[in-house]
Amino acid sequence: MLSQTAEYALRAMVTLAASPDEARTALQIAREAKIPADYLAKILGSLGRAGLVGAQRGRGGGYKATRPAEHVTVLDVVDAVDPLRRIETCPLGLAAHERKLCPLHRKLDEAIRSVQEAFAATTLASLAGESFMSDEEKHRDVVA
Amino acid sequence: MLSQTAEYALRAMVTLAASPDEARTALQIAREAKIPADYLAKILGSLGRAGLVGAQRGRGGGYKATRPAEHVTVLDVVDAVDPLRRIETCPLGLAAHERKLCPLHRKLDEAIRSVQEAFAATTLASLAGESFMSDEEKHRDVVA
DNA sequence: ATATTAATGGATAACCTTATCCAGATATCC
DNA sequence: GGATATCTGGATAAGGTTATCCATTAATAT
Repeated sequence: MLSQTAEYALRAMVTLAASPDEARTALQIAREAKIPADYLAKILGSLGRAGLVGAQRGRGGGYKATRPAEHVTVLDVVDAVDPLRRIETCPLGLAAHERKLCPLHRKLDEAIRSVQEAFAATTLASLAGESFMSDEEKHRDVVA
Repeated sequence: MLSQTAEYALRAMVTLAASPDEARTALQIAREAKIPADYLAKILGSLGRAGLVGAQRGRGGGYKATRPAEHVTVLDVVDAVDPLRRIETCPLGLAAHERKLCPLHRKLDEAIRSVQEAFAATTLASLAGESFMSDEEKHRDVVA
């Protein structure tokens, strides 16, 4: 239901949320979150343009979250890379339904809205409990 | 959020639900629901294989819904062409999370589940109030 | 039977998402 | 300043979804 890109972006942001103070390189993030490194570079670009991450070049550089994880929602991340689009006008382009969607599209839009609301209510901080990777796994993976 | 194919399939089923007794040809459906005719043919194939529509060839033939609209849900239609996939196992393939998803994927799966439930609770009959096309529009379009 | 109507299935093309590669820009360390 | 580390952006390719076209099959009417 979510694009691969959005899934990657969320994993990257969760990874960054785990170390708010030290920068992580794209390669580190790629390894920890199992994201194709070169593709991640593009995604980090989008997250940067959206103001969710800041980048620092050169030795010791990398990416850091710009806001505390309590103030970034899943929706923020998703919208940065692959916006959820509500159904605002009739997909059939019918003049009669410009103001009021037909029942089908009203229902579909409701579903999108409820997802949007759920995502807006979920901060990255609330996902930090146990990340998607335990510490041992992290270590094993970085070493390998 | 929904694929174009699923959107088309829903429009086609809503169209068929409006005339449970007479068969409609693929071309009629395509015109009424503004679906590319040749692509619709494929979609109707999927809907047929899923048992949602029956086809009759030859003169006077066409497609009919096999079940009354009260007993077909939006989820049935979506699943027939483009199944909503729950997140059942860790997308990162981590052994530690085979049983219990990490918070991120638990949240994402919840969102999918709630959509699934909303779709399962919506019958095509409940969408019939005013279809996506008024009668005048239907006529105008078929004539054109 | 023949002509006509309409679904079915296969081949192909256009387009978008995902992925890879690499040259350039920019920062740090010595 | 030179070497190294790292992000940035462009070009390109692989893959999936969407769309089109056409030949074949099956049913009906006359």
